[in-house]
Amino acid sequence: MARPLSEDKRNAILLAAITLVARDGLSAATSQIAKDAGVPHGSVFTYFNTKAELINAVYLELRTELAGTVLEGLSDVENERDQLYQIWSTWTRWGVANPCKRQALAQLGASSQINECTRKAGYENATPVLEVIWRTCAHGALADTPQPYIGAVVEALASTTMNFMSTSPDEAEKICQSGFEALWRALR
Amino acid sequence: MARPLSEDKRNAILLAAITLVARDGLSAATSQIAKDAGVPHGSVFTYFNTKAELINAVYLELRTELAGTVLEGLSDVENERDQLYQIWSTWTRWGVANPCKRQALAQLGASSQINECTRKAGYENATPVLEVIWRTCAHGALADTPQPYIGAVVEALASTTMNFMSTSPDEAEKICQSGFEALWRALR
Amino acid sequence: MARPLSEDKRNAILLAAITLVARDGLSAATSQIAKDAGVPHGSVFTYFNTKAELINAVYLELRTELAGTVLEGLSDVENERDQLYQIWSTWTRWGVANPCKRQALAQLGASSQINECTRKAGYENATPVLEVIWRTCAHGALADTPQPYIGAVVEALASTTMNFMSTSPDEAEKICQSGFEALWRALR
Amino acid sequence: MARPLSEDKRNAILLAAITLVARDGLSAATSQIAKDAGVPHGSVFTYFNTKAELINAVYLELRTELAGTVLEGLSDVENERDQLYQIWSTWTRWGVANPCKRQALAQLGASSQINECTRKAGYENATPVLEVIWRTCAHGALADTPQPYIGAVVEALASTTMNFMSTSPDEAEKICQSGFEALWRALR
DNA sequence: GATGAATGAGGATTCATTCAT
DNA sequence: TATGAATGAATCCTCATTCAT
Repeated sequence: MARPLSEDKRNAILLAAITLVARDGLSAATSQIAKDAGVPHGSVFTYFNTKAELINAVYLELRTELAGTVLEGLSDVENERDQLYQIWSTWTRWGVANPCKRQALAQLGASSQINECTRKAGYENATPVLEVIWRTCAHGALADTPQPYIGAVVEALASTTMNFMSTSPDEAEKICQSGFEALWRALR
Repeated sequence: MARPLSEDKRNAILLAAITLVARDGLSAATSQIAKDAGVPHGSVFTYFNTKAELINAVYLELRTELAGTVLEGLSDVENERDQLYQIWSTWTRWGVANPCKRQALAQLGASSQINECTRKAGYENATPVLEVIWRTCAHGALADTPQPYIGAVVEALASTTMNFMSTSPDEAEKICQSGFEALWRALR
Repeated sequence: MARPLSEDKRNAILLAAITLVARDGLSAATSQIAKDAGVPHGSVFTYFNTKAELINAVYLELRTELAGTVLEGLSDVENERDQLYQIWSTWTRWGVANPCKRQALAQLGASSQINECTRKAGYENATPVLEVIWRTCAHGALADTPQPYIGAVVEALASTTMNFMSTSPDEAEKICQSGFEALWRALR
Repeated sequence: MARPLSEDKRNAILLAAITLVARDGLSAATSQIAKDAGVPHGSVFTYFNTKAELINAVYLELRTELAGTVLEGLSDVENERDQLYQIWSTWTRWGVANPCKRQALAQLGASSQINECTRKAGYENATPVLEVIWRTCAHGALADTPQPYIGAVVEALASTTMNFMSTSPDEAEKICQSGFEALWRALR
């Protein structure tokens, strides 16, 4: 039968995993995750068959949340630059507001534990965002490069920008603006 | 003065560590590193007090090698754009030619095991390169942002570019060129 | 509630630890303890978080057993000297009958691994015994000294006496008697 | 040829070993001892063939120093009680003044690493002291017990007393006096 | 399904002793 | 003889996963 499993428990595990992965990377222990989540250790493996599966789920969860957040603020703007700016702004503000999630995502993004399938699913969540980006650079310097490369460039820029915004809260706004300006010029 | 520490052994350990960190990240086992280096496990700790120290040494070694490589090709160009291009070109070619080193550097750069001191030492190796970069963007979009942020942006862009160049050897040259164009526009 | 911790396993570990600590002191290896106890190495750490915790448990276990043994034979005597003698006699006979336990206790008593909390708990087990002792010396040479000092003196004397009783079984009874006589005079 | 070895180095090693054994017991590392002594690690094994030999030497050194100290203050008293008191007083004051040495001696005394031969040599150093003790109890409660037992009893009492004197400096003098009174009564 | 004990391979690190220099 | 690097067995402890309850 489908799922008598508790969505709450699953979420608690994911949440605890995010925090611990942010701090400890992949070496975060499943037993610690369970403890922080307030569930028995065994339950981690009831909800996720293996640690790798949990890790992948964390990654996907974070990308989905990020994509959702960015998409939410997306719709009602016409102008292309404004559209991209809105994405950028929502994205980086999310990163500053959710340091654990941002860090966990950074750790996992670099890890070879995340399989291609998960990565792909993660990107697909953000399709509308990517389309804005691709449209933006349709005639720019990166016009003829593979779209995944462009996506990765934007992500790298966003990631770097969020880190520095977090590190220097006083200059966060300025960094965010400059970062966007650089992005715009790079793509356009 | 008894037997002096063997530079060869130290290098063998570093080299093995680079390869394994590229594959396994921080979870690379010291015993495996020792085995691959052809030295007894205990010797790893003769040359590096702790695994963290080894990891930091690997990071510094890689940054030093990269900086050295890039600096070597630097001197004889006048034009600012050409100068930056030379950096970019040498850098990304090094990354493609040394996939393990590039991957290890990427893994370690994201890790909290690398302490501030090591990072600083790593950056200082590349001072002349950074100066070219800063000069380039002195009047650009990033003019008023902290220099470390600019450095990180360039690095993120280079890192992403190298990865895709490696993944798609056929398009490597094109990706390299486009990446540079994006960089130039972003900074300028 | 899953499988409960097995009292049997815990005891097997404690027992093996006692024997090995008697022989090797604190350098008794947890892996050897596990082997002698017939449990996997990892289980030692299921029952005791750290070696130090195991060691403290061993100490407390031994003090508790000793106190229990001595207390058992305590109640029904009136005369103060007889009461003390009964304590002394039971105590030293226990020590001779349980050489490993006696030796383990001696090793651990001298060790700085046993924390104050454990020591205190150990003493509290023996409160009724200590009260007999303190009553005995209420007007003697040690009347005005701290009670813990008096307790330690009696213990030192008992410990020394047990050792020699074990070493010279033929003279054990004589040593026991003389030791008691010395104790009585010292306290009274 | 006898000893081109440096007496200074040997002493430095012994001294460092005393301090470390006081703190860490038998698990004091030879390399740390060497470091604290300011000599190369290898030299430890030039002066002492094995760690066990060093440990035994430390034990003997301490017993010799203690015996020497006590013997020094011994000669010129007539009265038996005064003689014993002088021993007691010098002994316990030495213990309070030299906490490391006292603790090291206590750790080593309980250890099975100290061989019978060393122990015997240690006792022989103190022969005149022991004779005073034996004379004292020639007609007392312990008259018919083995002399080594008597020696051990006195040592146990002294050891306990020193510990408490150190722990409670304010009451040290009182504890010392009471301890002596107890000793005198026990033996006499 | 829920729980948490059981497991044993594998982790980093230490150490006494040896031996090349 | 003096030095300190070399060695690898041994140490404590962790951990993902399984499975009895």
